Amino acid sequence: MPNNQFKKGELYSFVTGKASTAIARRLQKKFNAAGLNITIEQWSVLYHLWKEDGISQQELCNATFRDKPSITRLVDNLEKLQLVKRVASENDRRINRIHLTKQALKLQEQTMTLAEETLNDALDGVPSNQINLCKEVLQRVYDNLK
Amino acid sequence: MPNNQFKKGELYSFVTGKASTAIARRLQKKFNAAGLNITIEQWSVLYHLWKEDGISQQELCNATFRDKPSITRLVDNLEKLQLVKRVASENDRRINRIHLTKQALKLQEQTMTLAEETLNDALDGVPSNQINLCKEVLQRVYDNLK
DNA sequence: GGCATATAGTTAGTTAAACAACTAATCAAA
DNA sequence: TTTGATTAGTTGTTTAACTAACTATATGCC
Repeated sequence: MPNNQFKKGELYSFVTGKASTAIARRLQKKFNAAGLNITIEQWSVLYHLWKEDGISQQELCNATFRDKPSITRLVDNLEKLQLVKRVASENDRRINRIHLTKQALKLQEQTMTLAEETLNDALDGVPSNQINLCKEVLQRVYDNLK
Repeated sequence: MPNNQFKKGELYSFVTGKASTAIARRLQKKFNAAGLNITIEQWSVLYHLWKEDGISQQELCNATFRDKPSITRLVDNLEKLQLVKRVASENDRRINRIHLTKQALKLQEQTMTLAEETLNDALDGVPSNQINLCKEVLQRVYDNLK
């Protein structure tokens, strides 16, 4: 027996990710308002480099759930903005290690504050136990489709 | 006191909509496997036209949470595929009413079945009360940012 | 060593999203 | 009735996702 609890009229918003789109748009607006000249997608790459500088493009693919061409172009654009630098690995010359510039390190605190602000806006009035349950469900959805 | 329950490490997946992206990719693959030559975004426009044929581009903007240029281009591409036709309104000639073709009507049943299948895949093993709660939280997030 | 295979990354082409600037039609108010 | 504002839709530009086809380096096996 299928456990699909969605009436047809509700199917749409789940597939199209109405909520996460709204969150991303709000965060992008905060970046723009703060004069930060980066996209959410670029931020998502920096986000993982702040956690671990010098990881490879392939590792960025895994971390950000993007394919290789997407990461190639995001790194291209981040390089143009002088936020990262590609450094060919000594051991294995196929691999590019991506390193943050000083300029990118400066962005971390400010953008993380804006991201936390955005989540507080989004989750205003939602009890924390519901937030936790929702996170678990979304993780389960992701795992089911992996 | 903020109710942000997200540790920094979890911030990312909420902003980037990992789960909804996975759902959309899975559905796109099902479309491709079935030989259906449409994108998820095109399907989302057809979805609203199946509910009410002949609505305007502006109404499609509201229904799909997209801006006007996005709908202009989606309708362009759907017209090229001969799935819809723009018909200038008699009363108000600024308005295009978008009408489904016979070909598009045929797609409804098949794509809706695939979409329901996808949601069943995604929600496998998630109890229905948790699904309902999750839907409420995501709706609340959307409303908070609207 | 030499050849097949796998891995890392790039390039090309199509579709789409966001924003700004634009045209055309309608409406409203002097 | 003409002028100014509003509404519906289009066009141009940049960024990004996905697929497929590609290059270059590394690995494993004979």
